[in-house]
Amino acid sequence: MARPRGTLLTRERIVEVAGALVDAEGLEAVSVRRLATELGVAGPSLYNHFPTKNEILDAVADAVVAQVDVSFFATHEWQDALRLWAHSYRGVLLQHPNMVPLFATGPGRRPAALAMADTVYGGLIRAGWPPARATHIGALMRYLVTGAALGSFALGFDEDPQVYAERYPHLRDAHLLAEHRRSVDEGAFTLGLETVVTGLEAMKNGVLR
Amino acid sequence: MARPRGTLLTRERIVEVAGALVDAEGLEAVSVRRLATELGVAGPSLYNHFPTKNEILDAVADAVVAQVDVSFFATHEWQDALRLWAHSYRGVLLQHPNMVPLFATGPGRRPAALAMADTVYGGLIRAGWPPARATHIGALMRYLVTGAALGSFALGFDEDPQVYAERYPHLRDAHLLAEHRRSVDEGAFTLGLETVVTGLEAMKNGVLR
DNA sequence: TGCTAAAACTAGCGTTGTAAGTTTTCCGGA
DNA sequence: TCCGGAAAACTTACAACGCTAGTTTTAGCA
Repeated sequence: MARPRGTLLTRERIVEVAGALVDAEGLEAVSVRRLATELGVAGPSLYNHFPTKNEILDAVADAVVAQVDVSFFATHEWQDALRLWAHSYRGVLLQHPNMVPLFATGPGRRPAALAMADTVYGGLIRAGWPPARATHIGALMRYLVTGAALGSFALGFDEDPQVYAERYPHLRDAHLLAEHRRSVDEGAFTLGLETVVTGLEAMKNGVLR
Repeated sequence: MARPRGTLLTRERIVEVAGALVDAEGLEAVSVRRLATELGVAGPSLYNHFPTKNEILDAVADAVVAQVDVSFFATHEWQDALRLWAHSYRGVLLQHPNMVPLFATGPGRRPAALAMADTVYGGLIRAGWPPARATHIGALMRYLVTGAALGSFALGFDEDPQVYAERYPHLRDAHLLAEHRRSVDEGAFTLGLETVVTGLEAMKNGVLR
């Protein structure tokens, strides 16, 4: 085949199929040839649309971040906006556990991540936070959410808790059981979110510092 | 060469050289052959000591985590212990920015990470925290530190801030300048650490919830 | 002293990301 | 309306990758 009648590939379609493949079979299942096959196309054709495989995966990560709901900053007080945004953010990341390593780099080159940061920053400024603090708060929330998603207790454990029980005396309790780990993640995240927002509220009212 | 007189390789030496290579040239510079060359040895010899390349990198990450100082839980009140530990933890991660993606998975299979979690948990229990809460606090601190290291504002940005200034109106301020990004990271992390510890203190004294 | 396991080797397999060059189709301008 | 160049697919191919298999020599233990 030379150039086909209709266009077979678009950046959107590539990103969509790549994302589905990551979700279904994990990051290491995505090779250029495999992805191309999935798209009904020969390997190197993808390079007509993306300069490199990494940029495809960056685009996949960015498309996921784009699903995060930041509308709350237009409709709610900053405290609730932060809470709702953080939960939306975390929820989106949790839906794509296989993509976790893709978020392990700063937001620098991902448009949607930057657009999100921009919106959050704007909302905080409108709420009366000084610019420096607003930046800190935005970054801090990002740390919390991505840290919670990336360092999830629920991921990367051996099946058999017996192994750990013997070696780590204090961890011997029920907290390592698989079904409890999700609730640990949930509890730790909520604990962090609430203490942070409450602390910020106190700070804004001049109670702290 | 068949089996040499003295042992050429040990797990320790492999991990040490691999770590140095990651620090010096980044993760993608580490191939089995390259690492072996660095060790004065032919490629597949490494497989006499590690079953897989990934396990080598896991060991590298674990060796780094092992440098974190958790001694504070034996000598300080839990509040200060948390603070000092968190700063030590973050400091260690910041010394190895190229390893960031290695920490993008849970602590599950890394002995040093689990040992650290165990110590922290034990310290919190001794301080009177209920088991469930102690687990949450330990996980939360880990989120904060790894999130701050992984999602660092200082990493992964284009050199030229001009690019961003045009596209993201609210971010147009000085906060994107390279030299400021480090201080953003620092400020955001400290903000998070202090609000969390303060919030926990209030919670423990029954002021909250 | 002799046997087994360890630790290095060499050779090579299948796959990877990507470069190069080719062919055909589409589209905008003379 | 025709034509030329860009676009989008193709095929071929390369160097490097992780890892396996099988071999050889040494070291340590019975």
